[in-house]
Amino acid sequence: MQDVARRAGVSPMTVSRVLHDNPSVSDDNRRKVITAVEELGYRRNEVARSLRLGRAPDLVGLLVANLANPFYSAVALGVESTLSDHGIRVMVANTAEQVDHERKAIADLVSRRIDGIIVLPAGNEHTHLDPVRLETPIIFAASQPSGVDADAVLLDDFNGTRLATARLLAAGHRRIGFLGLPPAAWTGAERFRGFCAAFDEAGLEFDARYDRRPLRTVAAAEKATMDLLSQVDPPTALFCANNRLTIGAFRVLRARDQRVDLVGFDDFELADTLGIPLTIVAYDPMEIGRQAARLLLDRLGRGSDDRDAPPRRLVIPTTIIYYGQAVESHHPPSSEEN
Amino acid sequence: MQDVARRAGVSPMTVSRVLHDNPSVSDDNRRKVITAVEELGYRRNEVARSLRLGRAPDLVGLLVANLANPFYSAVALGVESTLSDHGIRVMVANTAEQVDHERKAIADLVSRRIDGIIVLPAGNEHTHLDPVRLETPIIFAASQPSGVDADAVLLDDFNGTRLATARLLAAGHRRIGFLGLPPAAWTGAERFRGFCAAFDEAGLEFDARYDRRPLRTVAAAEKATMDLLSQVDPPTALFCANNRLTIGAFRVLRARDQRVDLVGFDDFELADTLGIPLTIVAYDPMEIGRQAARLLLDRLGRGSDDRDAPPRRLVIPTTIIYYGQAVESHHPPSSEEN
DNA sequence: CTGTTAGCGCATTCAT
DNA sequence: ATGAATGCGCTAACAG
Repeated sequence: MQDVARRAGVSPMTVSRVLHDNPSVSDDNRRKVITAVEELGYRRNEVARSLRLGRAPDLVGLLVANLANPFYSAVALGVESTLSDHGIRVMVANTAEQVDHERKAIADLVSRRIDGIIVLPAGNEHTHLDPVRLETPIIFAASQPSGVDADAVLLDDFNGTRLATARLLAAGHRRIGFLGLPPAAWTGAERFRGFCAAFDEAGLEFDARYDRRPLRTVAAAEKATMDLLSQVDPPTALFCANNRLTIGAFRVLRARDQRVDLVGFDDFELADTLGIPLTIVAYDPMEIGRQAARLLLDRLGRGSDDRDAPPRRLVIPTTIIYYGQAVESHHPPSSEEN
Repeated sequence: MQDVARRAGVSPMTVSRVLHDNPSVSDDNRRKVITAVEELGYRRNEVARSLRLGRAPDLVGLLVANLANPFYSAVALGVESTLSDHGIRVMVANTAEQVDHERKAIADLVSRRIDGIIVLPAGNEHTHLDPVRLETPIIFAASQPSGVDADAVLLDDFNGTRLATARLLAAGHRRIGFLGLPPAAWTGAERFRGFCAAFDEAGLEFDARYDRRPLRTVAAAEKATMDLLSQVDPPTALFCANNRLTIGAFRVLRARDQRVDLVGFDDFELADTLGIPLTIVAYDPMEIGRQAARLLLDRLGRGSDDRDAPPRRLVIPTTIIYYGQAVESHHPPSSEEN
C-alpha cells in the first residue's frame, strides 16, 4: 500500500480511501491511485485488514459430519453458494461424526476469528458449543440445538416419518421393520419418534422385534435387513431412516427379489430407477444450507433482520414421493449442473 | 495475551513462548502460564499471528466446479482429511464451472494470503492462473496444467478410456456411441482421445455419426441417447465420459429396455444394482484429493520433499470393473462412513 | 531463561 | 480533501 501511495504521489491513507470507495477523494487522485494499483497488481492484505477490524472479514466456518455423503455436500453447496453471493468465504471442516473433532474444529475456527459458524452437529448434546456463542454467532442445521440458545434450520423429521409410516399402516402393514439411526443424533431420535407416533395414532403398538438400531452404514443396514427377513413373521415393509439405510435395505431386497414395501427418508439419485416400489420422504438438502446461510447473514447484520433478535427456528418441509415400478421421467435429485 | 501475562506474573513474550512449546521456559513459569490460559479461556488470535508471520497460517484454498457432484465432494473430502491431519484448514469455493468465478475466487483467496491453492480447473486454459504462482503454490487436480508450470495430480483418463473401448471393439462392437464432455475440459479431451486411440489401434475408424458432444448433464445425455438409438444403424454400445452421462444413458436404456452395452467413466453408488450389464472405468476420487494435498504439503515444506523441486505429475490409475446382471456383494463406492 | 523493542498492513481518529 | 499519528495482537531479534 505504501508502494501504491508512493507511485501515485499520495499518502497511504488516500489509497485506503479509494479502496473503500470513500467519496471524499478528488477524482484526480482517485484516478492516479487506481492506475497505480493496476500497474503494481496491488491487492489489499485481508489479514492486516481483519486484524485492524478485529474480525476475519467475510469468512465463516461450516462443520459437517461427512462430505462424501450427498446430503452433507448438498448442504455445503447451499451454504457456499448463498454466502459467496455476499463475498463471504466458507471454511469447511469434516467432523467425521466425532464430537472431539467437532470440538477441535470449532476451537480452531474461533481462534481464527471467523464471523460465524454453521454446524451440523455430530451428537445431540451441544452444551460444549455454548461458549462459542459469546465469540461468534452459531447456526445449527438439521439438528435442534440442545442446551444452547441459537438459530436453527431443521427438517420436519417427525412429520415426514409419521406420515410415511401412517401410509404403510393404512395400507394394512402391521409388521414393519425400522432401520434407524443412533438415537443420540437429533435426526435419529426424531425419525424414530415420528415412526412411533404413527403407530400410536393408529392405536397400534410397534413391536420391538422389528426395531433395528442403531445403524449407520450401508453395510449395517444390509445385515439388519437380512436379519429381519429371516426371522419368523418377517416384516412386510421396511422404514429406513436415511439414504444410507435405504440403499442397504434395497441391496438386500434386490438380491433376494423379495416383495417388501420399502420406505426411506432422503431422496437420492437413481431412487426412481431401482425397479422396486419405493416411497421416499423427500426434501431439498441444498435448501437447508441456503436457509442456514441466510440466518447467519441476518445475525451478521447483512440480511434484513435485526442481529439481536431472539433465536429463530426454520423448518424445511418434507414431501412424500412414490417411485413406482415403472420408469418414467420424474427425475430424482442429482447435481444437474454437472 | 497481555491479560494472561499479567495473571501469570510474566511478560507476554513468555506466554508466547509457552504457546509455542519453546523449551527455554522454566517449568515454573510454564505452569503459571498454562493455568492462566485455562482460567481465562484464552486462545491465541490467529489473525494477528498470521499478520506477523506474513502469511495465513495453515489455510489453503480449494476450487471445485460443483460440490454436489460426488466426484468433487470426494476430492474435497480427500483434501480436507489429509490437510486437517496437519492442522490446515480448507476454504472451499464452488466455481460452478465458470471461469470468471474461478478467477474471482482465486483473487480473493490470494488476497487472504492463504498458504496454497488446489484447483480443479473449469477450462483447459490456465494462463490466468500463472500470476498466482508468484504469490502462492498452486496444485492442479484432475486437469493437466496448460500454460502453467505447476504440480498436478491427474487421472489416467486416456488409458482408462482406451482400454475400456478396446474391450468393446474386441467384443465385436463396431457402432459405438460416444457421449462426451466438452473438449475444452482436459478430461473431456483426454477421454475422447483415448476412445479414438482404441479405434486406431484396432485399425478402425470412429464414425462421427455416433459422436455426441459436448454433453454436461444427465438430461443432455438422455436426449443424446434417445437420439442415437432412434437413428438408422443405432449403436450397439455406448461409452459415457463421466458418471452424469452414464446415468443419463442408463435412464433411457432402462426405460426402453433396450439391449445396448454400456460403458462409463467414473464409478458411482448403486452402479452394481442397475440390472443391466455395465462396465465402469473406476478409480478412487478421494485419492486425487489426498495426493493433491500431499503435493501441496511438500511445496509448503511440510512433507518429505524439497519445496523448490521441479513441478511434479502424479497419475492416479484406473481399473475396469464389470457389473454384470447378477447382484452380488461387490460394493460400489459410497460414503461408507456414513 | 526472560523481558524489551519494534513492526507486520491496515483503518480509525484527529488534525490540517 | 488529505495526511499523521496510533494501535489491532502477535512474535523475531535482540538484549540482559
